[in-house]
Amino acid sequence: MKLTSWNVNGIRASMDKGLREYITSSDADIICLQEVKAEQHQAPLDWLTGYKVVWNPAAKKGYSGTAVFSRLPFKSHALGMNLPEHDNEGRVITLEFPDFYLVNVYTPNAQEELKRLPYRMKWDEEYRIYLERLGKQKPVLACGDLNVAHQEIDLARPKENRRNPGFSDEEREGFTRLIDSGFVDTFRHFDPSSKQYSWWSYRANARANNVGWRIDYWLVSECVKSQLKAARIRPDIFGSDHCPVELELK
DNA sequence: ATGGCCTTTATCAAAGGA
Repeated sequence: MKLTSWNVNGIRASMDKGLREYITSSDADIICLQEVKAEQHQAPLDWLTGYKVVWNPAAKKGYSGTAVFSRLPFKSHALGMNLPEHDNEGRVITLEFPDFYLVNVYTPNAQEELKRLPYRMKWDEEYRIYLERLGKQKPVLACGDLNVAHQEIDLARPKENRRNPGFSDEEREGFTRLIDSGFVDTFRHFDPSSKQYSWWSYRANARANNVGWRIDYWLVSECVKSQLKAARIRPDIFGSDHCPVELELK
């Protein structure tokens, strides 16, 4: 089984910059997108054949939003976490399959001056509890833009970004608590030491210089570890300021 | 502290991103 996750930074813009080509050639069974910045009817998907589409738009037009495409049949889906405070921005999609849950998330950014960090920390805790609950019922495969680089190895300039959104101590600790709740950072499982990034600023030629951050992840329940086949980051794929991250299971 | 760049909205400037 092949799965992929990509923050597309506006699906309408990414469509002709590499998204369509990547999806049609990826042979992925499940495709999870974040920051689609559109409602489903605004995104022409006639080229996408064989996949069921689940869409969770934000209430605010052109902002945030997630989507999942699956060619594997699933039993049901849910939008959000069933928490009114956290469900206005189209950030979570859950699909229930016979043998596992799939969760796609776009974690809120802490914003300049960390002005949204208090909200972000509430979100992190609710999301952790949400995954933990699902994990008690079935194995969980959880992907998305978690908007945090976990360790110093996960970004090119750790010292300079110490108090910046995405690398504050609080956000990093939030990620650690999520992992400690019984999840595996699959990329690090296979590759404990390499520096690979999934996001680069559009500014200052950051991508060409590989000055990036690893903020997009596939996390899986501990019990899935033995079924992991590969976890890849695809910096060779363009179309967004993020690149896709892939997971392959036996 | 600021700017660097890109997508989107409702413009022809501002917000948001991380």
